[in-house]
Amino acid sequence: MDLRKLRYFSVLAEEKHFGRAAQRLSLSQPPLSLAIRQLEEEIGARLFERTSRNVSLTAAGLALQREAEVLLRRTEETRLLVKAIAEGKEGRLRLGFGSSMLYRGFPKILDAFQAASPDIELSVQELNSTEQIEALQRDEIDLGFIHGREVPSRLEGFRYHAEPFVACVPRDHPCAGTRSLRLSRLKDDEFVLFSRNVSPDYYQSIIATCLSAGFSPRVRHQVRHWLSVVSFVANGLGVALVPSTLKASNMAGAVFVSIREAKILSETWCVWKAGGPQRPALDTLIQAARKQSLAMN
Amino acid sequence: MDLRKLRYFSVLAEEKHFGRAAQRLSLSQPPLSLAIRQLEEEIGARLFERTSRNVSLTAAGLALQREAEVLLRRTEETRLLVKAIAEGKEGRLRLGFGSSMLYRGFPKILDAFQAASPDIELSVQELNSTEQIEALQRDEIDLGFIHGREVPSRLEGFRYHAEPFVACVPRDHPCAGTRSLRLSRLKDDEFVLFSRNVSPDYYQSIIATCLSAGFSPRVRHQVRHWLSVVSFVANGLGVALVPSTLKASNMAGAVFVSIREAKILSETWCVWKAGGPQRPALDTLIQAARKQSLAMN
DNA sequence: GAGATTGATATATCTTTCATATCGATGATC
DNA sequence: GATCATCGATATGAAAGATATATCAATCTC
Repeated sequence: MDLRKLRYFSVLAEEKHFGRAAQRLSLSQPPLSLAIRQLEEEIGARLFERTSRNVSLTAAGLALQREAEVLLRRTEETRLLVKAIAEGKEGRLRLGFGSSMLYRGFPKILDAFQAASPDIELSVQELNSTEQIEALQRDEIDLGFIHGREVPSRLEGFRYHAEPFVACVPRDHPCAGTRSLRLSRLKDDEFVLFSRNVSPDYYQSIIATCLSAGFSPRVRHQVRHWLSVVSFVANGLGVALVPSTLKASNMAGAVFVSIREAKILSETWCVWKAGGPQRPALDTLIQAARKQSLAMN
Repeated sequence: MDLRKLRYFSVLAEEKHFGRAAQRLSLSQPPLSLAIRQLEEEIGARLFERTSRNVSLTAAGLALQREAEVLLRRTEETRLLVKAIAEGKEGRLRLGFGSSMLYRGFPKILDAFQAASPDIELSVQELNSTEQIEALQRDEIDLGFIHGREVPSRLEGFRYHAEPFVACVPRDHPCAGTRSLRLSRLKDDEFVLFSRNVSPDYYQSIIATCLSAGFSPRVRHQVRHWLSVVSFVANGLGVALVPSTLKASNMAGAVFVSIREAKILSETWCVWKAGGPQRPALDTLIQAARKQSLAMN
C-alpha cells in the first residue's frame, strides 16, 4: 500500500474506467489492473465492483477515495514545506486582517508572538474577509481574522471575539441621553454603514437586524473604516450600529447607546487552512491568538 | 517520495545511525543510504547532517520527521478503516459517557443520530472521564463525553455543556428558604460528595471551590451517582454542590439554592481522537452532539 | 599509528513494474 | 440471434528499482 498505488486508485476512482485512468496516468491498462488487485489484497478488501462493462466503487472504496486524496495532498504539502524550510523560506508567517482588528488586540498578538519567536518574520496584509478566505485557500496567507458566524468550509479556526453592536448617535440626538434604546427608535434616521464591498457580513447583519426590528434603514453614507463611521456620526451626518469596542475611540460629538434587542453580535473568527502539515511556528501564533482571545472575553 | 522511503527516514531519524536503523528495518546499510539520498534529491533538501562519525537531523529533517510519522500512522489507520468497512464492522460507533450525561441530552443525541443514520449501530458504555480518555486513545471507543476544563492532548473536541453548580440542602436547612447563598454559610455542614474515583475532576473542583471560599469541606459521604447525592441530601445526611441540572430531579426533601460566588461551572466536553481518517458516520454523530449542545445553551 | 567504527561506493542478484499481445465476457447493432 | 466493438483480466519478456555482499575512505579511540 504505497503512494503509487494510492495515486492509481485515486485516478481510477474518479474515472471509473481502467482504460481512461491508465491513459491519464501515462500507463497501459494491464499494470493498472495489477496494481489495483494488489492494493485490494494488501488491504484485504474489495475496492471496486467490476463487470466487463462497468466499474464502480464499493463502500470500502468510497472511504479509501476520501482518505487517499487527503494522504496524497498532505504528502505533497509536506514536500513543499520541508523544501521551504531547507531554503529558509519558512521563517515567515503571513497574516491577513481586517482594519477592525486594530482595535481588537491584533497588535498584542503580534507582540506576544514576536517575543516568543523572535526569529520568525511576520508579514501582515490588510484584506477583507472574503479576500482572506480566498488567500488562505490559495496558500497566500497562513492565518486570517474574518467576520462571520462560523468557520468557512475547508478551514479550521475558533471564535476569536464576539461583542455586541451598540448604537452610535450624535450628541444632540433625542436618544443621546438614554442608557439603552430599542432599534425602532432609529427608523427615521439616516444610517452610516460600513461599505458593503469591504465587509458584506457587517453590511448584511446590520440590515438584517434593522429589518427584524421592523424597519428598513435609510442608508445614506457608506464608508470604509470604523473610525470614519464614528466620525460621520459625530458630525451629525447620521446614526450607526457599531461594535462596542468603538466606544474607546473617544470621539467628541458621538454618543454610544446600548441596544435593547439582545444577542446582536459582531463576531471575529481566527481561521487557518485545515488538514495541512504540522507547523510549530503557526501553532505558536494560533496559541498567542487564543490567549489574546481569552484575555478579551 | 513513497511510503517506503518515509518509513526508512522515520526510523533513521529516531536512531540517528545508519547501521542500527538498517538493522531495525531488516535491511543492510547500503540500500538505506541510497534511499535517504534519493529522498533528499526528490524533496530537494538535505535532511541529515552526516559526518563519518555522527548523524543528525537538519531543520528540514525535523519537520519531515513530524510529518512522516503522521502520514505513516494515518496510512495504517486508513488501511484498517477500509478493511473494517469491507467487513461490515464500521456500521458501528462506540460511545463513552458518564452517568451524568443522562440528564444532559444524551438520549436525545442518540435519538437524533439514529433517526438520521438508522443503519449505524450505536453501542454505548458507561465510563468515567479518565477511562474514556484512555479508551479513545486505544481506539476502543469513537466518541466520549468527559468532565474537565479543556480538550485533553491528542484529542479533538468542543465544550458540550457548561452549567453552574448550585447548593443542594435539606428542606429544614437554615438556608433552604433563601434565593442564593454564600458558600461560607455551609462551612459547618457535612458534605455529600461525588466519589473521587469516579470523577476526580468533580471532586477536585468542589473541594477547590470550598477552599477558595475560605473553608475545607467536611466530607462524610461519597457516592457514585448524582441522584444518590440528591437522595442523601433529601434524607438529611448532609449538603452538596451539584450541577444545576439536578434541579429537575424533583426529589422531595431536597432544596436547591444558587451560589453567590460566580463562575463555578460544571463543564462537559465532547471529545474524539484527533488526526484520524475521515469518518462520515462519526461526523454525523458529532454534528448531532453539537446541535444538542446548542439547544441546551 | 594500529584498530575499530561509520557512512559511501561498486557490483551482482533478485523483485517490482511496465508494455505488448491476447483472451474471455458483455452489450450494442443490424 | 449472429457479429462486432469494448472492457477488464491474463501471459510474457524487458526495463527499472531494491537489496545484499564486498570494499573503501574518513574519523575516532587507545
